[in-house]
Amino acid sequence: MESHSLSLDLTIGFAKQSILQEPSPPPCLREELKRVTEENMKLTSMLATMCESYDALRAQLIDMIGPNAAVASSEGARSSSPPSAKRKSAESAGDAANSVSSTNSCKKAKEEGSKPKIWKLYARTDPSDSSLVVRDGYQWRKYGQKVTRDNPCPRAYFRCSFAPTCPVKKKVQRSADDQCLLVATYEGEHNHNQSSAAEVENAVSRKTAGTADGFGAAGAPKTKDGRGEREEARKPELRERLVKDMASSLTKDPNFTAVIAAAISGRFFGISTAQEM
DNA sequence: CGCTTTTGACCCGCGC
DNA sequence: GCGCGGGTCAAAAGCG
Repeated sequence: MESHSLSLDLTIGFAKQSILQEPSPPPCLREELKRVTEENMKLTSMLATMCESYDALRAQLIDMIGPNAAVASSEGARSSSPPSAKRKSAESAGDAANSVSSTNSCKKAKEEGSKPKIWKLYARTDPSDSSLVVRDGYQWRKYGQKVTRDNPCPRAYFRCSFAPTCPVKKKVQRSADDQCLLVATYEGEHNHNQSSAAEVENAVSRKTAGTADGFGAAGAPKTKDGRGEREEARKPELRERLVKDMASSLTKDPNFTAVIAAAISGRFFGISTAQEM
């Protein structure tokens, strides 16, 4: 959401810029230009309002569920909560869309403190895309796949391959209810820095090129100890370029623009939509 | 050649 | 104790 708003904002900015750079448009276009500019201004302020609301809601959510819960993913993250319920029923990906479920057993929950953090991340994907890949900025190595009883879709098991000693694991499975929804369950904490911005950039460009795994384990450059080669590359210009890349890749996505348009029109113009955000 | 993915086998915990 | 099911291992295959 955050990045969606950001990219749309940027797009509006770029649009403004390109329109304003037109060399003295004919009078008939001036009115339209003025109208479009006003519309852009309006949209920008709407977005600012939406961002504020989002931040407020997010802060509330974090207050409610605690700092352990991760609210991430550019593709529509939801949340997690402290462990509850029995392991096998809680594991059901069927309740994923309703969020707030945990994977750990009661027993394990009691031992919490020494146990690794567990959280879930939900990502929307193209239903035709059969790969169980959730782009999260880390490098993962798949070590198993299993069809579980409560879900016909296979569950994939990944280890963090970014650093050899990293204890983090993740399980990825499609929701039984919504095949478009990937449920990634993370276990543990990374004992290294996240992939560098450069690698994120690689991921973005690879995604644009149509690669299935944006953070494919085979793709990123590595040093002997398995860390990213360009981990230090966090320069402002790189970030700026990264933001531009992300913005362009997002705005090229017709689904994204449709969702944003629906959201804006639904909220600000009273058009009711059944759009899921 | 080295690394990743695939996949069947095995291990282990849990419920009955 | 037994069976079931989830999680992991490891050999083979695939890929760049």
